[in-house]
Amino acid sequence: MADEIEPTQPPADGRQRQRAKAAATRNRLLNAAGDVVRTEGVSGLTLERVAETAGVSKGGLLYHFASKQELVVGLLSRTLTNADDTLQSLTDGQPVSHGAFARAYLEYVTSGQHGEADAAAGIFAAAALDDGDLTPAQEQFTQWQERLVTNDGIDPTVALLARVVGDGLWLIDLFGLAPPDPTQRQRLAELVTGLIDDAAHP
Amino acid sequence: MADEIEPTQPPADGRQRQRAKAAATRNRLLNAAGDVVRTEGVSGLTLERVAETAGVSKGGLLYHFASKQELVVGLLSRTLTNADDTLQSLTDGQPVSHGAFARAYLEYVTSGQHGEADAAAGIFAAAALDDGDLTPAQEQFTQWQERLVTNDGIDPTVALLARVVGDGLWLIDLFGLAPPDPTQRQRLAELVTGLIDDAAHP
DNA sequence: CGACAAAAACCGTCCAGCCGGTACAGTGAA
DNA sequence: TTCACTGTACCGGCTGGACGGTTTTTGTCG
Repeated sequence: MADEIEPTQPPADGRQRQRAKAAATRNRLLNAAGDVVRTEGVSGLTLERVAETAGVSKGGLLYHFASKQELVVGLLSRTLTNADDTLQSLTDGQPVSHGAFARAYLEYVTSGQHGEADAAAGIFAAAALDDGDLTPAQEQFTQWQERLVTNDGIDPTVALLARVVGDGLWLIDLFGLAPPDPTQRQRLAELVTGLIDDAAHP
Repeated sequence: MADEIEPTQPPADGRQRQRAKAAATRNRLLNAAGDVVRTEGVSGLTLERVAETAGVSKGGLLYHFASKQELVVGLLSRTLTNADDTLQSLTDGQPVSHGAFARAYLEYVTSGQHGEADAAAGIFAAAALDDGDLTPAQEQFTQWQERLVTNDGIDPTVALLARVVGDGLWLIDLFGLAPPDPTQRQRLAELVTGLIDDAAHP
């Protein structure tokens, strides 16, 4: 449940109250959709189930998201935005500027519990849906890719390596395909960060 | 269409005829299922569609696969078996024994068109299905993982790196998440194989 | 060789349930 | 009055699976 978002506090002022409450409900619906996918799988994602989980009527859900696809795209977009924010703050926290984004990218995934399950839920649901729309995800990944390869101050191939390793671990966790234990994971991260260091200080 | 399998030639002998023909139909059904997932997505995978594509009636399909899940698990299992075979022959073709499997693993994915789409179809369908059963895939990956880490004659961390890079590229291709161009891909492969070489000749 | 029963392989139809989406009347707060 | 919902009722399409035939193949027996 990494991306459950608290609504921005209602400003106790004017008609903004209403809007804030609406936004809160929207978020509750998105959270509920993510939970349902995680607990019951993509096939369990029905409008009724989501509405029930969010404590909202089905009519209320349809008021915010006119179709199931809108709901799923909303979930996907929010998840990606959160990931991008997290990535940004992780990047800002890096002591060395060269390869900072690559290091952040690795850190994001290898340190575990960083909402991969949420991304899974969004991407997965979107892809499996009748008219799946993955474009938000594709655009986000393209942006990350470009930032890594052309704008991170290190050798592009090493940057790409960091990305692919990150995505690979994410996939492995997602499907439970023999995920490596924390020790192996740690050593792998050290190996790659070592390469980043070499690429940063040639 | 990497895993379309011709049935073993009927031995023109005894009662084997029937069985061979049945096996051929089974394979046609599996091929059809893979095709349908590839062309119409997971949500397009219906029994009727598969039967139609295979040129078999729906009843005939149910004769071979008692449920939709059996069909999907069958597809997944066959795909994994094929991948394992390919991996084995790629391994046998390696000039250096140390790290041979790791190199084969990389080669399998980075050289493109090696049926990743098929694996995608199987795994993806299985995971998205109502009662998805990924255990065949999980077991296969566990086996590969163990072979890489404990039995390939190179540093386990480098072996793991090869695997994660392979799986990562596979994921990226699968969802179309900003796949790197062939040049970048090639350089990445060279980088990793270089590390394998170092790990093999210390 | 030829009939023949039995099994294997396959056909075609029907049905019950589910799910997305619509429609609409109502409610309480601001 | 508008906004943000609630609640219910309903429809139409789709889909998995059951089921009862039908054809094809094979081993067996005379």
